[in-house]
Amino acid sequence: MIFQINFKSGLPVYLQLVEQVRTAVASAALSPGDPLPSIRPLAEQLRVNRNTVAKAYAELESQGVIETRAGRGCFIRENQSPLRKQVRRDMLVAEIDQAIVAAHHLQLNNQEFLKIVEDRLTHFEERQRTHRNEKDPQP
Amino acid sequence: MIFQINFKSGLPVYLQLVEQVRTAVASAALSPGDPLPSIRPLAEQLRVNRNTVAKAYAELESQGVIETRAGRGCFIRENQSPLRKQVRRDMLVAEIDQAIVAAHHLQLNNQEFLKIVEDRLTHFEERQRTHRNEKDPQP
Amino acid sequence: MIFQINFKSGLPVYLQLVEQVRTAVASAALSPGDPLPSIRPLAEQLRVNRNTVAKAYAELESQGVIETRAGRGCFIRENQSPLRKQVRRDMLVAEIDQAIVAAHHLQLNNQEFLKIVEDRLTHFEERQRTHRNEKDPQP
Amino acid sequence: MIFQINFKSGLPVYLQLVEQVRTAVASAALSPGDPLPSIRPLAEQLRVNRNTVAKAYAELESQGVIETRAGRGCFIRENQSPLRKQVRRDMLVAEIDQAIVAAHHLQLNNQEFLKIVEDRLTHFEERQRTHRNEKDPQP
DNA sequence: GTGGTCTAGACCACC
DNA sequence: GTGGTCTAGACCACG
Repeated sequence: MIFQINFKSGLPVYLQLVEQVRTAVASAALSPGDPLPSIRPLAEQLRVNRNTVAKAYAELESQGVIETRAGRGCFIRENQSPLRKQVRRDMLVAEIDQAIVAAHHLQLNNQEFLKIVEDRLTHFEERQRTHRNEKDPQP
Repeated sequence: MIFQINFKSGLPVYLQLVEQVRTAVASAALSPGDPLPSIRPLAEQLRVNRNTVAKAYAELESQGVIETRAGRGCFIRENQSPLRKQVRRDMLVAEIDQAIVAAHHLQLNNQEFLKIVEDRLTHFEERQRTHRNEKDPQP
Repeated sequence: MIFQINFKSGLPVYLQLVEQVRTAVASAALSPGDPLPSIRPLAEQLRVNRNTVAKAYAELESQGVIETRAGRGCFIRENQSPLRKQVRRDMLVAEIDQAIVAAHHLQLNNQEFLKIVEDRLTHFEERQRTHRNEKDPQP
Repeated sequence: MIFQINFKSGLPVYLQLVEQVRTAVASAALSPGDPLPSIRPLAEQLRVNRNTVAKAYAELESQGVIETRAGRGCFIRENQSPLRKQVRRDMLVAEIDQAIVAAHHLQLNNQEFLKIVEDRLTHFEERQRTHRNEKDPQP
């Protein structure tokens, strides 16, 4: 697992880490049960403080993405959102609205927007297939 | 001009505003000479402090994107070249990917995702029609 | 609002704070919209580090108990758990089981246990009434 | 002897064990001379490391609550006076209050709360009957 | 070795 | 003034 921090983006380092782990899970690069890198070595590698990585992991735990067992490490959890469906739907609407507004600012019309959405969904499906094959190769 | 603030993104509100104006200019959604919304109403609409909007506009002015004419408002400056379509498309991909990742963690499948995207596109179209009619009513 | 930290209990200071705010909300000593003490003065008063109080407030925010608005302060939120009912029920079962096991260790039988539960429910109802009357006195 | 570990309470596992044994002794649920469960099976049952259970027992021995006889196991020591009923009742109140506070935040009302309490009491009764029958089967 | 807590102090963003 | 982020370093708990 490779992480990449952009110190100039203005986005807090720990949130960049959170986002990258979430993306890795969504694209099956990390699957339930997989261990995350230990806090100390990762902090050294990224040249950030140990606490910054710990904060990212704590945030991921509170989001239910990972599970940490003291003295053993952090692991990807089964994806089982405990939220009510309507709440989950509302959260997704917020994300989608943001993308739609960006599309308007970028002068891309609905048809072009939908095309890109479909492309990206296909792209993620492809990545999921690839990662799953890597882990569980069919001879 | 539609603005959308994400209070939980970790990115400062004023930078989100700056980013959105720059994006709109970069894609010719806003053209040289176009006025920006005045500070007070925009601040009210976005539920942020007036100083925050003022700070965004000051930043945009220092970046040479807009110019403020005392007592008259803020306007897009000349010499802002719009980006090529491919570049704009790439900027949108980041936003869309974020929504797709969120959908995965919220356990909403591709079909549900596309359904919500279509719903929201329709919703925004409706909203735009309403706004246009308010400004330019058809008797 | 008065907080009391027990430095010898072994329970982390920040969790003691979290628990006390949660209890204050449950007994209506703090109601939706009420502000929490600011981080710095509270930290001084409790003789703990600013970050420790901040961590407690961050935990409360992630639990949905409070809402923090940068530059303005932290406020009690409307109680609207976004969790599915079954999940909420399961979480309560865990708490209740712990109390039942404690009762067994203390050699108190089911009848005595139920009696205490009813007493405490009445006690909380009474406290809620008292706090609500203090805030919204009926002449 | 029933033990219950709460992995999210913030309190170290071994101290939770110590507390539960002390409580059981204090209320005469365990009497002088009674054996404690052996370390290995208990560790397996609670899903914790053997060292953790061993540490709890070592702590209990240093507190004079139990004594370990090499090769034979751990036993409750003499001179452990059980607490008065009122004292035991007060100890339970803290646990119950915590469950009541949780119920409030989980938006489960008093009626639902009592229903779950009764369900769980029945559940534990059933479990105890089963355990007794396993040890002392009625032909 | 692992993660968790706490302190102390610096700097930033927002109102 | 408010809260948020990050660093640096100490100590503890757990396996």
